[in-house]
Amino acid sequence: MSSDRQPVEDPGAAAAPPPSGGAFLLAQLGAHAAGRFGERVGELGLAPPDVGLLRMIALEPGRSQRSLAADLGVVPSRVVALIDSLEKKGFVERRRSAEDRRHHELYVSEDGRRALGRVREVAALHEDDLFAALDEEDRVRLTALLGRIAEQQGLTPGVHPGYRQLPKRPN
Amino acid sequence: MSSDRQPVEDPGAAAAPPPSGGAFLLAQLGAHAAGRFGERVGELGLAPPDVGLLRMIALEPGRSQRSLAADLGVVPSRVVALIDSLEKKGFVERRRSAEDRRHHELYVSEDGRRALGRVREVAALHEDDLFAALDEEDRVRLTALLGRIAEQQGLTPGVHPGYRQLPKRPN
DNA sequence: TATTGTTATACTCTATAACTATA
DNA sequence: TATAGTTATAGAGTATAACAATA
Repeated sequence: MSSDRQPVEDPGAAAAPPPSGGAFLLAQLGAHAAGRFGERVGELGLAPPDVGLLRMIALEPGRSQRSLAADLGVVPSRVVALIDSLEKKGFVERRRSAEDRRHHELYVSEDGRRALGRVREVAALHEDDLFAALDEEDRVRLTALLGRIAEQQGLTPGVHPGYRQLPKRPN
Repeated sequence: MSSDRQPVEDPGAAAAPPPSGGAFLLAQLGAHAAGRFGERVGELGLAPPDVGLLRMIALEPGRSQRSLAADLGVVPSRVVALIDSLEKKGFVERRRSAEDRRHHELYVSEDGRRALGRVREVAALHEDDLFAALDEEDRVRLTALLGRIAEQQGLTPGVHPGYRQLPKRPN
């Protein structure tokens, strides 16, 4: 470190205290959690968005790409790419609907089901590592507090906001 | 409990329960918080990374791009682009160092300082909205719990992990 | 020769718009 | 004409590598 970095009387400190509020902590920890989870499922050959999609399809087999796009708040062409990747890995199948041949019904394959099983294990490990600082009681308290916020903020359970595009501002 | 359950098929429900753990909630809420904050500061003409940079420079005026890159965990060329944008907006100044003419010393301009003031206001509003579901006591509890996790996880105070690149997995 | 900052380039993510097949 | 999915294309973000100035 440059030992003599101006004997400043720090005019900035007053103007820009480090963000210490709970909102920043929440964003910081959330990004950290998402990043660590991504690394772990990456070792299973899955990207984080893959995991969410896979789960949604497993939960409601046969659903269409359109409905996924709507639930995720994402444009249909994006789902094409996402499903392409999942299909190439052999985790989901597209089947042309018999009733309306415009639709693709989506199904999780046997491999996909196995992958989801491993994801579940990894998620448990992840949570345990992430909350290592807290005992069981505090974990319950924290989850309850977060749950109340999520509900009040109107978040869709199980849907990570990372899918949908942020409104872009001119730079 | 299930006295006479219909022979439901739904093989997926058992295989893929919606993620309900605290880790997912944390990631979900963190992304939500970051997104909302981004919208708000966007109205001030700042992107979220701008805010962090501006704060770091204000806190330690005269620091170099190299040192910022190290603290953020990003490559130096990225800092070039980030500072370019901030300089173009008139929020920071690059000054060629007299002692070592390879360095650019970074300073927050008067406009930048004003912007930081507005950011502080916006951040307070943001936090208040985000935690609307909680009373003051619960907010303190939550922040304490998050702080313990952040410390145990080794997060650098005030540095959002969103700056640094996630290790990419082959897809 | 090593270091700071910069430019050139490429790759990923994600959107918009145009297009095909089906209804 | 309207809808599901796809392809083509563009823009933002971010990295790697080569480079110029300075030490």
